[in-house]
Amino acid sequence: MALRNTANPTAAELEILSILWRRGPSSVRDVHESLQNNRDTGMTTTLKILQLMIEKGLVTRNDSRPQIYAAAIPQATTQAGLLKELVRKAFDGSVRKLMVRAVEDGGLNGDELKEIRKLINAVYQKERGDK
Amino acid sequence: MALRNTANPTAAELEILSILWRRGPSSVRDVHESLQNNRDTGMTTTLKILQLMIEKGLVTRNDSRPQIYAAAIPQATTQAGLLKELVRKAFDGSVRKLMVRAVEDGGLNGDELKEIRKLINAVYQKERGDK
DNA sequence: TTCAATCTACGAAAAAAATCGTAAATAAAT
DNA sequence: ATTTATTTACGATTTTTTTCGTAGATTGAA
Repeated sequence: MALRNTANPTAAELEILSILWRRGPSSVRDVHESLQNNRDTGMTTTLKILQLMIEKGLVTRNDSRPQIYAAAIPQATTQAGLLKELVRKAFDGSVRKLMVRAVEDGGLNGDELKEIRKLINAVYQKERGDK
Repeated sequence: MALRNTANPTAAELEILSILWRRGPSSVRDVHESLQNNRDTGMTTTLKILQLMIEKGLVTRNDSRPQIYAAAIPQATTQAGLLKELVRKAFDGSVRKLMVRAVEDGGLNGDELKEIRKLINAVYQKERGDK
């Protein structure tokens, strides 16, 4: 059985996961072709990484369709893990500091700022309610 | 002369930069001792990474005090670069998506939420003014 | 069924990053 | 000035990640 994996995916693994999240379950060929937008590697490279990802429990293969690979971990979970790692390593463990940097340097437009403000208000209300 | 460096620092380099940002200019010994809170490596390892960082232009040595190393790039710049990379690789290039995840999973308390909302309002006003 | 095309397994090489050991250079102490 | 301790240079090794080549398996067409 695959080990539980607490470590975040590597760069190449993340790139493949992103494709699987966007496309849904896909063949090696499809994943590989999407990858070629960014890089220029052989098909066996893509396959090899997928095989390693199976061992790590990052992707699965359906027994009835063995040539189709699917992401085994949710995008939101992975995003949260990567975010947490970045906060720890580059923002002194403070999500607040990261948010400040993102707001100041992120180039968000007015609508986006309003959307986030709305979300903050919602979380804030929930926070007050829980207390 | 050191090449301009567009790539983000590696994990070990970032850890050393964080120490230098926090402590200010420091000796190898000091950096190394701070590092031992997290890892258990030899002193020459720390030195070697610092030497590589000099070549990359990430740290500098003062000629009059050659044994003192200082960060050569600002923390804010590095944070912005790492944030941008994460957004590109894990959030479909959308800062907004990253912010949403951070607000929802970040475990921010009420005061922090208020602070960020305030910051958003300020940026929003500025945005409207510039338009 | 047979042959051609495609897909898969897997060892190994290449590349990137981190670690260390030894010896030379420098600084400090006596 | 000599000796001792500390710092530095740097090649080499180890570890992690990425890449590839080849051979075997599977699928699909004729």
